[in-house]
Amino acid sequence: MSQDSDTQPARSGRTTIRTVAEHSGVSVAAVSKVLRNAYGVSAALRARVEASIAELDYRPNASARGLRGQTYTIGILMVDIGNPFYPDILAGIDQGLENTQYVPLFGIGRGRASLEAATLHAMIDRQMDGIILVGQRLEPKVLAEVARSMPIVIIAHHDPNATGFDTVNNDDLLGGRLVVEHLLAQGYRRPAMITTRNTDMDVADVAVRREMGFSQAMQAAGLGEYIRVERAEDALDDVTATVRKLLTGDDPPDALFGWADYYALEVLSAVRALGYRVPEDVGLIGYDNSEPCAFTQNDLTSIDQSGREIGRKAAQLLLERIGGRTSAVHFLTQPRVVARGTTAGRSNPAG
Amino acid sequence: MSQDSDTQPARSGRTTIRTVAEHSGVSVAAVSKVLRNAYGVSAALRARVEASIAELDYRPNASARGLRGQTYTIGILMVDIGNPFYPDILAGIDQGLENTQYVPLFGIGRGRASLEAATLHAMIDRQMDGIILVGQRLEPKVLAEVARSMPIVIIAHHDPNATGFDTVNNDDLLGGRLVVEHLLAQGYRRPAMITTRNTDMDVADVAVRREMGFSQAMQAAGLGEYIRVERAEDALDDVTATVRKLLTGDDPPDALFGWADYYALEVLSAVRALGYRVPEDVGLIGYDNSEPCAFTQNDLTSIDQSGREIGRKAAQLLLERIGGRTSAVHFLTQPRVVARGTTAGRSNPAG
DNA sequence: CTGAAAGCGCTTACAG
DNA sequence: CTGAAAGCGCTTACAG
Repeated sequence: MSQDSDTQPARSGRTTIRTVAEHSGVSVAAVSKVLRNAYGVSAALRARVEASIAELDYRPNASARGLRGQTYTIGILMVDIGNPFYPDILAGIDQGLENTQYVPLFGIGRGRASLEAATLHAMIDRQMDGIILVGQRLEPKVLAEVARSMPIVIIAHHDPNATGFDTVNNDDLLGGRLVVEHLLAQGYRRPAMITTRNTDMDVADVAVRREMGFSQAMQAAGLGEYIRVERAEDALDDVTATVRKLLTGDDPPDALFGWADYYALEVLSAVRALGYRVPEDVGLIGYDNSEPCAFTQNDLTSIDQSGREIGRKAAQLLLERIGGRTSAVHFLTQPRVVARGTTAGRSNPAG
Repeated sequence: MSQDSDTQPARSGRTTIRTVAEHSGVSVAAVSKVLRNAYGVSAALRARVEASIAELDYRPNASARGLRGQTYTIGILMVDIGNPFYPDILAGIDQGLENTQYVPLFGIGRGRASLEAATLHAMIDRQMDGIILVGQRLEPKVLAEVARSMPIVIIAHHDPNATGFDTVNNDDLLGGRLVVEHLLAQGYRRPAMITTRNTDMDVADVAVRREMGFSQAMQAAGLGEYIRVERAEDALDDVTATVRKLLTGDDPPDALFGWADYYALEVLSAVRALGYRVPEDVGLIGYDNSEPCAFTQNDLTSIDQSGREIGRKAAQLLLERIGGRTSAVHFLTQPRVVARGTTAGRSNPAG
């Protein structure tokens, strides 16, 4: 409100670091230090500059900052959108970035690997300070190369020996085992898994790890001969065809494990469309414990993998890498069963 | 693969516009023109430069470009994530940006207005070339100010008289009317609407428009005295409490309109949790015709609003604004009913 | 059509 | 602790 500024306004109409320097009567370099919270500025100078920044409503140009220093931008590259599990992860990432200058901006691969790679490169071109990949499907070579040049943390990709980047995951192997143990405890005797085709069939893949855990537990329970894992595209029609094949075949399963919630909800749709009752004819369990599981029409048992903690940890690790850490960290959260109606048991357990 | 480059590599290890200029034996300015598809370069020069770019695998630094020209970045600011309607819109935006240099990067407000405003400013600080707002909840003053300084297109916000930005919407007023007409045609006699509290109660709001259409059609059908619109937070527990209040009150509704699919699915959960059958005891209709509507356990009737077309149009309009258009365009898509099981009719229509 | 020079708004050494 | 100068990698006028 005060009118007592007799310094000249900067020539252009825009408020730049120079406007602030002139307004507060210090050098441009001094203002820069205040912006970056760099040491070597007196409290008095800092106070003066901060007052000018507030009065002028100055905001630094991120492009200019990025040309020499950082952009204070974190890229979050998600393979797709619409997976009900993502909101938890994002909430965690936001929490991990709280009280920092870093802003998360998102890229969405929409299920296409080429789009995902293009978006990753766009993030690099934009000088982002670090990138969190959520469920990536990049070529290992591309990934390794990118990780060499910038801080990378990967969620939902197991690579415990990787040295160039950090990973944050749920213990999917254990989660897969918990699925079988829960189903057997509920009286089911013939569990089968139905999983996405959308994987590179590598042990790094979370779906593959869950499958391994599933198979291990089946073996351990003496059901090694019954292990059935069917694959279907993510689309409802293919899931339905695959469920039909399973349930109308010889010695059909009495319980199904959908590899993730979004997928298990399609399985639920398919099972009911085919005229089977859940859980009386067929039990069903998902993975993620995302919000729709709790809806009455779904009432879906699922494995909780602490998405919020995963997101928070990933942000924390990325900030550490940006801060200079070069050794790799690989973090796992513990899965746990959240039992609901879809695994309440068969009508005739002896069947 | 050729080893015949006798030009000096640029001093630093990085490939810059200068490296390309030296490699192809032209000026830096000439390379810049090729990058921007600017006119005034011969085909021969262009070919030479493009060959160098390919050979060197050069990618321009977007921060540096942004300092003088454009960043070729489009910001997409979404109020939240997890709304099943968004994938359609994003697919449309991607389609609209195809074959351009523009890359969409997303900001997510996660339902908090302060986070939304902060992310918007972060996009401006990063010199984005234009911004598409999806379901914004900003203060009109902030919005007008931002629109003055950069190209803005808004999805899901009606402001047909706005001159500073474009809008792309479904005709929500008509959609609200279609809801009532469909319910009455299916034999329901007491429709009520249940809608979010998460609105500023302005006619610009899509939920408010749908409500207006709903009320208008009720009036037109001679049901003006029965118009009931209940409000509940987006959370399942509040929706459930509100549904209970509606269905256990005097002269309870025999059909419910949930303002959007994500919300109608919560209503479905609530209705069934309270022991009512859908559609026999209560009919239910949503809005968006998003993917989960087709799931058997939901089988939710909904209003399709052509999300893909909305996204495509928004991208097209934004590119036009970036290209220089200053007049405002306000585009509407036509809603249509997609009938499913949740409005199949009452068991006792005379009731 | 082509290029040399200035400049965008910051940060980074380097002096003082 | 503070500041003057160089420079990041582009684009933009402006000459030729």
